[in-house]
Amino acid sequence: MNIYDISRLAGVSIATVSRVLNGSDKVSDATRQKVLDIMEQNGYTPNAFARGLGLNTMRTVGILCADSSDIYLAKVIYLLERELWKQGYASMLCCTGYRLEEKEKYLQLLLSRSVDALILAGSQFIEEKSEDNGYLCEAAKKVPVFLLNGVLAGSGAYSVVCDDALAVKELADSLIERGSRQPVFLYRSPSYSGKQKLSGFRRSLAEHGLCPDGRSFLCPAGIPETARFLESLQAEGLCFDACLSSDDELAAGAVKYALAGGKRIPDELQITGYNNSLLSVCSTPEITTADNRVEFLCTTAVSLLMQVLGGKDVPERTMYSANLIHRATTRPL
Amino acid sequence: MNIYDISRLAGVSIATVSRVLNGSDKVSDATRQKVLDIMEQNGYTPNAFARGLGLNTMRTVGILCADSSDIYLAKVIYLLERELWKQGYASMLCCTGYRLEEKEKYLQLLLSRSVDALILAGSQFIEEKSEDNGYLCEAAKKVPVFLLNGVLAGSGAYSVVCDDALAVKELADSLIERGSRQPVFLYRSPSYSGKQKLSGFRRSLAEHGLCPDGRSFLCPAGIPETARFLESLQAEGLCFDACLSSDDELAAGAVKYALAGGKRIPDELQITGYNNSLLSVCSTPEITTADNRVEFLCTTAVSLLMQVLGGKDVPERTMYSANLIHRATTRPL
DNA sequence: TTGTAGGCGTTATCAG
DNA sequence: CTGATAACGCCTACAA
Repeated sequence: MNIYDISRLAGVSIATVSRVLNGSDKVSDATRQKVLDIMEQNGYTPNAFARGLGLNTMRTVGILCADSSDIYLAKVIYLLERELWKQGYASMLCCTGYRLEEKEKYLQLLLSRSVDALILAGSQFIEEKSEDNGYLCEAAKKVPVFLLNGVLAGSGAYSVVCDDALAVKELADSLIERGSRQPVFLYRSPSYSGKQKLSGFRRSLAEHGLCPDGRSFLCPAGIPETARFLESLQAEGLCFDACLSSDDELAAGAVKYALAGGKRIPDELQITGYNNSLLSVCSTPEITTADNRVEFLCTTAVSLLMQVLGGKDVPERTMYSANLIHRATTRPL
Repeated sequence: MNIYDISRLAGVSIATVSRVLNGSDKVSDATRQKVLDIMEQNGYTPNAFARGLGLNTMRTVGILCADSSDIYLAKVIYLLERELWKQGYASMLCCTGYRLEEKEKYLQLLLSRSVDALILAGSQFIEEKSEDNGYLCEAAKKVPVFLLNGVLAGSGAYSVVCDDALAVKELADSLIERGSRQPVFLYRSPSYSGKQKLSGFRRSLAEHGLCPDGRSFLCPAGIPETARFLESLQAEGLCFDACLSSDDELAAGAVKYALAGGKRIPDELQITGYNNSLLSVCSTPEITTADNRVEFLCTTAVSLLMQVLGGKDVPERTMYSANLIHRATTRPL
């Protein structure tokens, strides 16, 4: 069943059918109704490929993320999809993993399918070496590219980021205010946001006259892994009275470590997480964390995206602040 | 840049270019190389819409789920996407929410885009009233439809399900063996899998000579909500020495409830979750749960899907058993 | 091995 | 307001 069939049945030309299909006002009501009826009766659905071919768009945006099962990214993806759907766009999901080669392949696939835009969720997409980011710049020349929680200056891509550096600095500040003198910082990867958080940590320590060197660690993912990692740190003789973490999962691991070792939280060990995810309230005691406003992130990104697609000029960088949430793993003031 | 440009530059016909594109062996090596070079030099990418129009497929499958930020569904979606990608298929993600109307709309969208297949993740897609499932049957006539953790007999859709009823029965059995005489069962929704689990609970109690009536409850989602719900149950005078839950989040709420009320786990209250998600090991004590083998679920579903697309005949129903994982919220035998 | 030509189902531009 | 007709870019018999 195609537009020709409908036109024949309705006794009009395909042009008229197409007009009805696209809500043109240059069709008499009688004709419109007749065509509509025929379509209804025959359960006609326009062919999206043909339409895509003519219009060169299928109203689809590609969402890339390293791992959509990550509790934080999962939320991002959910919110993005819902927001895009509201705007009449479908979402192509791509879980690239962490290897550059795979990321490029996925991006290529999406481009070859003529998606209307690309959203890269999570800071795993910014590589260390700037030449490795070339493919992103190339992509940005073809379609709008949005980086969520990542910045790539001069790439032509738009970024929406939470001020992670500031949030971690404030978290560290507050721990120090609450009596910590030997905080450590655990982070999961040296990604853009990982490095931002690290810099916030170092800045806070420096401002308080504490030496930040040798107090930040790349930590393997996973709750038990994190607990073990802290045990090994302790075994090596490192002293720490607070553990800042780049995400709630690491913080949950720190809680496990304290509970297993009989360390009282928050008296002997203060802990902070990041993201305000389910994990932060699943732990007992509940974890002090930073809410990086994932909902705001997603609605803003999609709103900006729609503006860009509408030909409007929007800022290449948008940054917003997080919201600290004090719970039971930090001392009261 | 299209196939005509390439053909002109290479001094061949578009048919030859197309053959090269599709890896036909009816092209001389010299010609092939020449064409390939031209493509390379010009960064040519075939237009997916045009190809889709001719072939009537874009190698895309639609993944529907109610809420991809759910920790369990997020994993399902991740695994499905990776598996589909391996097979050369892209994934269109749709988060439908829980309203029937929205589910239908999404499914319609996917169908109108001529996806090659549909995967419905989670048992939220089977409605109570069978007439409400009509749209699924209709869809199943057009493309292969896969139900993950849901069964719709006579729909023409394929289902892959974990034997949740059995798993919960075994969980209940083991709690009773471990001394529980007054277990309760908390579940989140009366969906297909919710009802399966409930039946497993009731069967276990009945087999052990315990009356299952008035011991199962629909519980609001969320950790603190669950904790409050159990408090209200207690306040109403209900006695219980074990709490089985239809997912780990509810179980985490039960742990909170016990911890807050000073009830010793597992001596005074045994708890079991479901899904073996991160939440089950984030809690302290760690939660006894059932691993419903999400990885197996997804690889099996995609493997079956590929067979169906390849024209093979596969069983309409596939069921597999879960794996019980005893942790610290249940007593040792 | 290569080329020609028709078809896939729309949209859009002109005439009328 | 309506109708021909030419794109859109690729695939694939069928011919050579």
